[in-house]
Parts: sequence; structure tokens; C-alpha cells
Amino acid sequence: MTWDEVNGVIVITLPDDFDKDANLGYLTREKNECMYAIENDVITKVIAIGEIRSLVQINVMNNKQMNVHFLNDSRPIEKWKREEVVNYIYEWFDLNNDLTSFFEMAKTDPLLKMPAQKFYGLRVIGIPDLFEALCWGVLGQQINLSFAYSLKRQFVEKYGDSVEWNGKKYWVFPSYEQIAQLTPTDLADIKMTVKKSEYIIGIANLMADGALSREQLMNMSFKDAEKSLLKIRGIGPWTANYVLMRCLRFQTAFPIDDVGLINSIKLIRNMDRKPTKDEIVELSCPWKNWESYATFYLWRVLY
DNA sequence: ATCCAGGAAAGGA
DNA sequence: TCCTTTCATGGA
Repeated sequence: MTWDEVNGVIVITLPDDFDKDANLGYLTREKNECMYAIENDVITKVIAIGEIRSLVQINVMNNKQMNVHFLNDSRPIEKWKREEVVNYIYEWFDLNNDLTSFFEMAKTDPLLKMPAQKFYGLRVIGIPDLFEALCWGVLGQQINLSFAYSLKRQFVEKYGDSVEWNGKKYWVFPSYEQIAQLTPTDLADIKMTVKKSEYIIGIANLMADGALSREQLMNMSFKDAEKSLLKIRGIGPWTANYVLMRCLRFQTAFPIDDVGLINSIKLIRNMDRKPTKDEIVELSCPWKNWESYATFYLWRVLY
């Protein structure tokens, strides 16, 4: 990690293969996103780490540097707390990752060649908070993205906290402690299906009991982490791999049945039918150890 | 109104 | 382990 503090502003030096427009382009693509706001290349967001809640503005200056300001006197006095905020930003943008070999591989890959050029410097944007990532995975099952974003917003606005600044609210994702107290009927009025409500409340209970945490999963091998996630009700192969990819940052995570992935491959290869699973397995051979990056770039072609 | 979609669970072999 | 069926609901 390369960062510094100048007059209360955190200055993060970005890795070589970071592209400002590619990453901001991804973040601004969904107007109904409720977990951050972006205006003039400045991201405003509450970064919550346990009890610590910092309302920050992340100013992406160029491809080399990000400046992080704390708003509302939310700058933690203790250095280790500020360090946690910086950690979050590193996780969010995958700043510790060296993408050189991904782009090297993508140059000659029939599927990745175009997206890797078009979106060069895009990182797999993470969801560092495990509960948020799991909820987003479960929420997004079976429905289109716009409905998924609407569901997330309703869920967050009903059970999350917010911090106000300049007349605007910035949301904190609901805590698993709080959601663990709910019953499925509590979630009925936000158009969440009973099953999804049960899944989310079940996950919240596991986390509240200490039976499931980011730390535990991070200390496992990819296969073991996948297995423990699959044991949880409501989490199938798609959700497990989605979370392994976006929260735990296992690069080999690969939601191979994802419809977006299928459609992207169909589009790039100009096929008149969907590729079969066997075909995708074959096509993904060159992606070894970069499956999650490959998937993310292919998704970006569609959305 | 009818059908399809895109995930997971449950049941069966 | 690997199918097939069922489920619930929004969108075309």
C-alpha cells in the first residue's frame, strides 16, 4: 500500500494499470445505486468499519492518484482507524493487485481482447463487506438488474442508517445484527419474496452467531470457502462464486452459469444461440487464475 | 393473459 | 454425483 496524509487529506498512489475513466465509468453506469454518489469524478460514500463511520469523498484525480477527504468531522483521530478506511478503498478497487499478466493473457484471447482494450485499467470493483455482498448476491438471484437495484435501495432505506451532508443522505448498509432480529414478514412490503427474506435473515443469523465471517472464509482455500458457502441455505454455485469474486477476491472464482456471461460470449462471438456450458469451459481455459477478472470484463461489455 | 426467465431447493436415480 | 422438477414473481 502506498498512501500518505497531507493536511488531513489521504493521498493514495494508484497502481500502474489503473484507469480513471474505466473505473468511474463502471461506478456511474447504474443511476439507482444507493451505496454511493458520484459527481464530477468525486465519489461520496459512508465507509463503515464496525462502529466507525466515515463519510468520505474520494476524488480520483487522474490515473495516478486518489485524494480522500473526510466530511462532517468524520475523520477518525486514531491512525489505525484511518488505516482501516484506506484498507477499505484498497479492497474496493483491488489496488494491491497487479493486472499485468491478465492484460498480457487478454491480448491474445478471442473473447477478452476487445473488452480488455475498451475497458483497460478497470479493476474488479469489490463489495468488501461480507453481509452486503451476500445480500446483493441473494437479492440479485432470478431478477433483472434494475429490479435488483430497486430492491436493494428499498432494503437499505428501510433498515440501513444514513449520514446527512449538504441536504443529501448517504446510506450505511443494514447490519447483520439488526437483520437477524427480523422475520420474513418484515420484508414482505419491499417486494422481497418470502424465500429471499428467509435466506437473508438466515445469513444474518449465521453472521451474528459468529458461524460465518469474512476472516474465516479468507483463511480457507478457494474450494473450502466455496464449500462452506454452498452449505448455507439460499446460496448456490452462482451466489457462492459471485461472493468469492467480489468480496473475498479469489481470482479463480467463476460464476460459470451466469446469464450475463453467457450473453456476453454469445454477443462477442456473434452466435445465433447461447454457448453451452461445455463450450464456456473450453473457452475459459486460457483464463486460468484470472477467471473473475475475465468474467467482470465480459459483464462490462453488456452493462 | 400466457409464457418465459434465472436462480436455488428438493427429490430421485 | 448428476439429473429433473418445483418454486415465486417480474417482464415481454
